[in-house]
Amino acid sequence: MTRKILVTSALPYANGSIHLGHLVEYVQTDIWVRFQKMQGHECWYVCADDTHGTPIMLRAEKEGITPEALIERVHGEHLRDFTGFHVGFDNYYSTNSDENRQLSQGIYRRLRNAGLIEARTIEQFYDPQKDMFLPDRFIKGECPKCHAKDQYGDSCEACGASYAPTDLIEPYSAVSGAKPVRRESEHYFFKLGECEAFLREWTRGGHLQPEAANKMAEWFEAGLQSWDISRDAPYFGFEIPDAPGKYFYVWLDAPVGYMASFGNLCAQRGLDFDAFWREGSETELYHFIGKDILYFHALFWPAMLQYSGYRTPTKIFAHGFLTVDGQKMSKSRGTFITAESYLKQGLDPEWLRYYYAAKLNGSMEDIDLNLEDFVARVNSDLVGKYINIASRTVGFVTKRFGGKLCRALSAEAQGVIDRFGRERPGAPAREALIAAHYDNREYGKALREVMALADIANQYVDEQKPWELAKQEGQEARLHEVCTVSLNLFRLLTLYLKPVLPELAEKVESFLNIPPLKWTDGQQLLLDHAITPYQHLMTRIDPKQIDALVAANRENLKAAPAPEPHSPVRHGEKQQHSPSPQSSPVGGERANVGAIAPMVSIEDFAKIDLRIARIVSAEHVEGADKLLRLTLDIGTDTRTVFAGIKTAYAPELLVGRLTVMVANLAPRKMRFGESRGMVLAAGDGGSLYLLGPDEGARPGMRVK
RNA sequence: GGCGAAUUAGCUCAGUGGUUAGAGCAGUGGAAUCAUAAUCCAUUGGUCCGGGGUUCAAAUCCCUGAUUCGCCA
Repeated sequence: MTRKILVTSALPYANGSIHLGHLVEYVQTDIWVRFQKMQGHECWYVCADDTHGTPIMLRAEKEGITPEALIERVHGEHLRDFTGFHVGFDNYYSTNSDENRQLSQGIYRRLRNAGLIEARTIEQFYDPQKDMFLPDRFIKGECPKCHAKDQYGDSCEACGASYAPTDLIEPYSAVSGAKPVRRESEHYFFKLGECEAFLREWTRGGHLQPEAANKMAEWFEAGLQSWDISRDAPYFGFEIPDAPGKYFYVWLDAPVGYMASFGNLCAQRGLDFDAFWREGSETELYHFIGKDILYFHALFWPAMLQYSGYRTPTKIFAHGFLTVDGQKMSKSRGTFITAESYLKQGLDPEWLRYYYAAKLNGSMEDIDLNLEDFVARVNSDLVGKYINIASRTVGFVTKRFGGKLCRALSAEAQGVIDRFGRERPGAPAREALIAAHYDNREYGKALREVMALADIANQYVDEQKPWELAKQEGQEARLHEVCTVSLNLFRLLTLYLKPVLPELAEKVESFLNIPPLKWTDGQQLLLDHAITPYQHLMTRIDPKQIDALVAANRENLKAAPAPEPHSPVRHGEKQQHSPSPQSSPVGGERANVGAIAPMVSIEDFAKIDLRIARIVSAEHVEGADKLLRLTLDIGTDTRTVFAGIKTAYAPELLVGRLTVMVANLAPRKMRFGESRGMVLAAGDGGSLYLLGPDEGARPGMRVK
């Protein structure tokens, strides 16, 4: 039976580049979609740029262009990157579209008519200089708990405390630097609590992975609060009907963008939109998302759909985050790798697709891109095992048999092919297993099976020794048959790998001179058929290419003009239960860097006396988790300073090195003694890097 | 602080009560020479994070501790 399936990936925010973390999701989805299409199902894959919100508005303003111009440019960049990685959207649209406006406003009206919208006056910080309300992430100040300076309005990166922006000491606007004032405003809320009975049932209805359903249970326990869906002008987005000056919060219209993108596709292709979206639709709807946005997709989104008379998703597929070499992607380590730089360095996108697929499963677990393993695995599996099967036999076919395969096979040779993927005594046939694994998003297991088959194919060639047959008189027919079998096995492997390696499969199809492979083609053999001359199908990864890629992305940091003033975290606005910036797999790069502090004059800066210091001694402090006791020589003076760098540096590695210290910082009494100054280190809340001068600097020199 | 997840070979990972814990890669020894894209055969390698318990039987279940990572407050 032909299924009708609509698939989406999460909409990337139009404020930032696509990087390897994003690609996990798009590659995962694309593989699934390609597999379903190969099965002969009607399957549509839509996505769009998520374009609204304060960060977009402010960034456009900073660049001196309109938000529309910004999102158009980014849309082009995003689509270019996805296409480069063979992500085959049927439509890649924008949330800033007429379709989306109409759908969003329509859904809102229906929710309002159902009594699920309430208006309430809330008090928020307002930037009197910019004349705008400030999202939490755009307010900074001193942490009320640990008194760290310049913390965001939602949580402290130094001590981890979370609080309301109104709790900040001496708050200031990250946009203008002005002191924000409190101001009242009427906001519109979606009464999520009234949907609880439906949501409890829905989340237990098999629409979520078990881990995700457990997470939901936790959130239910915490209680469902009304969801603030409005923002005040100025805001780049859609106006709320009958509410002048009020706009939909970007997360309201973002998922509606799935519908809008599909609606736009329907117009292009003459598809029936309602057949896919009306209540009770028999078609299937799947959303691939990162685990960070589960809340939006498993609570808000089904509730919005249910109470506005649309169908709800069949399943939500959440995946984990990407780490590189076991750690969060990091600009300083060069592991924050953009899609663009990967392609520009000339790396093959299918290497990455294969590696991701080899690591992916149906769960929410994080996956690790281990760069050394990446090289070893791709080279061994794809080039050494798979491609090798074609290259080691095709020469005989072209040289000895005019590029033609046998007319027919002996029963024995036929049996080799039958046992390959389709029959296995006492065990499920591998072809069916592979298909089931793809369907369950167990790509790692699928590829394990495929590689077991590649091993079998290489063993077959080894046993048959075509190079010996080629030297023997009267063995032409056997040689021809062995090569025909080998190339048929290669063709089957290509079929099984095609969802992961679409471009390579295309090259093989052209080499074998056959129409595009469908899953059912596994039932047929390729006989009495002329193939085209063989060309390189895939090269090995040279580890130097990886080194260059990492170096290039590390250099990007230095070359980057000004640091991003606005967090590229999804929408940069704190929403209840939304992820902390550090945990976001998408756009997490500079999440901890934050906005630039307000301007200071040169006079202000000159008040800080920075000196080169030599670390004379460094030792652990008994009873302190993070502190080291440093003795610093600053030429004229010796200071004892307690520095919170224990997690990053072993004391013995510090002794003797030069660094920079604040020499005129007011002394501070601590439990362990008095600290007279501080050393300077760069950090993002996680890792930590002590500053050091270039060669030639001596203790006591002033830094300015 | 509360809740949850993870921890298995040098690396990446399978393995949810049942022979002596597995695979791929890496390593080692051999074979082969079709593959400027290398394979094939054999083989080394494990305190299944530590400790305790349940059971005829535990990587697997329970308790406890450590580390890492999330979510929440």
